[in-house]
Amino acid sequence: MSAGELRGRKPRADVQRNRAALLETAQRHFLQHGVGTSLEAVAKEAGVGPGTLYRHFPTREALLAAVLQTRSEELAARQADIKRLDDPAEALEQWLRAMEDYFSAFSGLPDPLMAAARAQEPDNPLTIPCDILISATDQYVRAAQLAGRVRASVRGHDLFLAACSVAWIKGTGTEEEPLDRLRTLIANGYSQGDTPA
Amino acid sequence: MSAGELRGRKPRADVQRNRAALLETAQRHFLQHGVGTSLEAVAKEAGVGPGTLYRHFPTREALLAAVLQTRSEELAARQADIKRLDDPAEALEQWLRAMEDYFSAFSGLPDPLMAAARAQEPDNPLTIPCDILISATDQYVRAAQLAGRVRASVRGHDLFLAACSVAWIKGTGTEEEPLDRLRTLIANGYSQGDTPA
DNA sequence: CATCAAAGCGGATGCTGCCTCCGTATGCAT
DNA sequence: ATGCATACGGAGGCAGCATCCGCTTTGATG
Repeated sequence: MSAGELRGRKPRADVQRNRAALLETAQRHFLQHGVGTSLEAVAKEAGVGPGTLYRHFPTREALLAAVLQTRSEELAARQADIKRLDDPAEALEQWLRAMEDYFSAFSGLPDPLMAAARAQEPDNPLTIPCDILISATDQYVRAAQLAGRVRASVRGHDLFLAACSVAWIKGTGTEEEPLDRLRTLIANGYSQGDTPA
Repeated sequence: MSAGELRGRKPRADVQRNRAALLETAQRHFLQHGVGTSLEAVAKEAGVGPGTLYRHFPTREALLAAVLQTRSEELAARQADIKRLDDPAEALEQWLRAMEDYFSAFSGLPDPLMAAARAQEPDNPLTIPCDILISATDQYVRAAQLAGRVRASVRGHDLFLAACSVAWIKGTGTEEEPLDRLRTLIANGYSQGDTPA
């Protein structure tokens, strides 16, 4: 009568069920097998045909972006915590770590992410999230620069790239220890006014 | 009689011709389409069947390693130049750049390279080159540390990872300018005693 | 030069995954 | 209950990987 007609005409029932099942299954497969996982397998396990999967998500990137939406909310939550910090340098560091975790949610994720960050094709559904993240990073960088904790030459985009790199290396299966050494190297690279040795 | 029996028994003629043709064609395809290029296409263009390709190079990595051999010689040549430098910090910087160029010879190369560097399966033909490069980097690092130009906490392996990262980003099609900013960031990260701002 | 066995060749083959198209089933409104 | 728009899903065409095996080529031998 009235409530259902919010927009256009009719949101069908099975559509939403299928979409939800696909997202749930896709997330599991991305987690277990990386972003290159077989979409056919995802469809089959979700109990739908390949056609249905491709109608809902025309490209692998579209599916990836939709699954990543969930993770984005986690990231937003973390950002809320970070914003409460007094120390802008500490905030920046934690933000970088949060981005890195986000980027390494699935093995192989950094590649399509970088592709989206570079190309200004607005049809790539991963482009928007990337732009947002770069802007956010820039905020943190500027705040830390005002406090004299970060070199003036550094930009948000630089640290976005750095976080992406670390996430990529993480995804190749490198141990945690060398990874931490690399993080330190990067932190030394952008910091100013402390960490003498 | 005697000359042909250098080792074992007989180096056949077509074997060498095919091998050479495969390497030449593979290099072109790797350059143009990245390391993920179709091996079938390589075989066809080299004028051999798929079977022949796989007999010569059982895996993609094997072919890659063989093609990379050529590049390794270029790298060695560059290393000779670098060793003549007086300034160890300058030497380190140039060496990192040389490695980076080596890593980004073909798009997508850093991935199998990292896989080889991590896994201690000696059957992966890319493992040995990686180990050599890490050791070499360590040499340059130590020399620069003795001169007080590089932080004591830095290791060769860290900068190997860093160079690999930059090469990876380069391979994703990023512009040269942000790339250079990242290099600067890394240089600031390992340097000591200069680059104040 | 003719012969022979070993060594190498290459294409046919089976498999997996991608993506599309369209006849059919399904859910919603009347 | 009926009609119709909407969505389903599987068959099918395509590309690439990797293997196997009957046949050719090659170099050695007399």
